[in-house]
Amino acid sequence: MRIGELAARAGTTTRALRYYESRGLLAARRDARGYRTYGEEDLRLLRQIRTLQNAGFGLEETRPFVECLRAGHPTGDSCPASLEVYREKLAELDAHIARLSAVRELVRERLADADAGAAADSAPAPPPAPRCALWPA
Amino acid sequence: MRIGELAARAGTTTRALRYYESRGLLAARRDARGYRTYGEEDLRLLRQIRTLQNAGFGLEETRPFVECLRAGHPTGDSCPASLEVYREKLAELDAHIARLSAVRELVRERLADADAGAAADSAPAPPPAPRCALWPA
DNA sequence: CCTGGCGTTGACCCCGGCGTCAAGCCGTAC
DNA sequence: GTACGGCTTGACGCCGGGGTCAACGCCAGG
Repeated sequence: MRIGELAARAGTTTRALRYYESRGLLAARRDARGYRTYGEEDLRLLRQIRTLQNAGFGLEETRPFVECLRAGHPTGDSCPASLEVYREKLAELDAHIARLSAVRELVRERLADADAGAAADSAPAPPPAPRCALWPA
Repeated sequence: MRIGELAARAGTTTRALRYYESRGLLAARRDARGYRTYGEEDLRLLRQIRTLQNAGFGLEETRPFVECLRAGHPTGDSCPASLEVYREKLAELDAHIARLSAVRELVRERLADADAGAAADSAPAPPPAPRCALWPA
């Protein structure tokens, strides 16, 4: 299988594959003409990469999963290093979600205040005004 | 007040201020030497920008708030355009949070599966294996 | 023979929000 | 004088994950 076919079967592009190779993920063999050649196993590795990428993992974070598969394990997350990435990602997601949720709540409050102020037109004074650290103005 | 002082008082850098000016936010007057000169009002505008930036708004999204303040309104979000940005941001945050939460749940499941598989060593078969669209592998 | 389709490498472009020089001007303190 | 700190403009770097040329090689079909 050559690069175009692999890319098509994984739903990605040849450019991405060459990029992965340049980063040291997904090495390719070469045929007599210098063309990259891949096997079915490479499709598995590539699918693992794409799956994690779609889930928001960075390329470097997919490396343990790919190496795990190359080591012959049934799934990319059968190895301790992959599970460690999971744990880090989980913490990262929690922090990220918490932060976004806090912002979301603030925006929602500001919107609600504005709507209330527009309704009760004569008393548009901002009632409690609990400007927190994230929202000092 | 010159650029260095304003930057210090707003907790940012001169580089950022020049950048904002190049983007058409926060214009500055010039003194005889060509130095940028700012007033207290500019500090308010700048604080509004920084607050929104800290909350994850893009620079362009802060523009309605800044213009609202410059128009003499008591707060940056006293104008319809600002409220519209709030609404868009709210939807954006909801979508973003939902996506992150879905990923978080998947990662958590995979971790739990791995831990369970490590505990019950003789039966490490992935029980239900509900590989969803986001997580095909 | 020529065209078309695949492959190759190398190099620059994109996005946002600045950081980090470089070279030069201005005023002040020593 | 000269050294220093603050200001000016301009230009390039960075981060990730590739997109999009350019210029070329290789092979098959009509």
